[in-house]
Amino acid sequence: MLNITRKVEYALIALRHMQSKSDGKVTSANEIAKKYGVPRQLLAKILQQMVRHNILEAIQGPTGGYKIIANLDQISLKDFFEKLEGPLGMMDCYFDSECGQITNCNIRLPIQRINNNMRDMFAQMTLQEVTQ
Amino acid sequence: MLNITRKVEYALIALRHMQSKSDGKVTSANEIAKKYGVPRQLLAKILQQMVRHNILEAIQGPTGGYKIIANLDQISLKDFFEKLEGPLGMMDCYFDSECGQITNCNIRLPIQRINNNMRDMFAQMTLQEVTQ
DNA sequence: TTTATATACGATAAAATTAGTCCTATTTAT
DNA sequence: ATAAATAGGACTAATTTTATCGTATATAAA
Repeated sequence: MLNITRKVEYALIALRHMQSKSDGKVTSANEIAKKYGVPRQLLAKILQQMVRHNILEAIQGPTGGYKIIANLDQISLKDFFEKLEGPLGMMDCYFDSECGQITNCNIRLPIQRINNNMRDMFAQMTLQEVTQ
Repeated sequence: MLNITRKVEYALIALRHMQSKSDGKVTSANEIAKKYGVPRQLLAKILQQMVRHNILEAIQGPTGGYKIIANLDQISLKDFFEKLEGPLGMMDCYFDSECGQITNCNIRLPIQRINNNMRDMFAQMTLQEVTQ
């Protein structure tokens, strides 16, 4: 319960690896996959997702790869998680109108409190401070 | 990602329901299951789990049921979650010695930072303040 | 201009976790 | 005795997470 997913793990591994390189240099999915023993295709998709969210830039062709273009200081962990995994701690009952018990439900507020605290906490941590 | 489980939800529903009763009175699993549309057998197991952890007391036989015996002020959300679901945000790599990449791993610290913050936060919230 | 090595991404499969059910035993008030 | 409750092991179903497959496209370099 409340575990970081592999997706996030692989994304962090990739970011840290890229951070350790000099500025212009790119890193291929293969390079990371090999070095850290991570599934290549899966990793590639995660990197592509980060490209779509303007965290990375991709250079195609052989000698291509990825590099960090975002300022990691300005990305909260909350945003990062949500870019990769969608809304944090979102309650099903907001969408799922099948919950016929909604009039009886006595825990919407409690769960909201828990989730709000969690979101606030991750909103205050930056990607930079975590990966540095 | 980072969602509260049904188990925890059902436990919170039960606690809130019991809190709204006068002190001596017990509540059966059935009563809660019906009122909130929750699976009875599953709920019963969760209640039994809370009995084992001295949060509830069980009274057997017909007219039996459960009541709160713990001081919810003194139970942190961290403890509560861990009683129900086991250790929070524990990294597999601590146990799973199959991770041959451990010498290369560059995210143990980052993940530890994230998990420590999360655990600290839940350690500071009490069951009482969430369910009140 | 061919080849090799990248990214891009939809579709699907496999694995793991979470959620729920079934069944039987035991307790106890009526 | 009976009925209504807790107790709990074994199992099944559903969902989510993780990983793979297959194909298209880009491009540097021989």
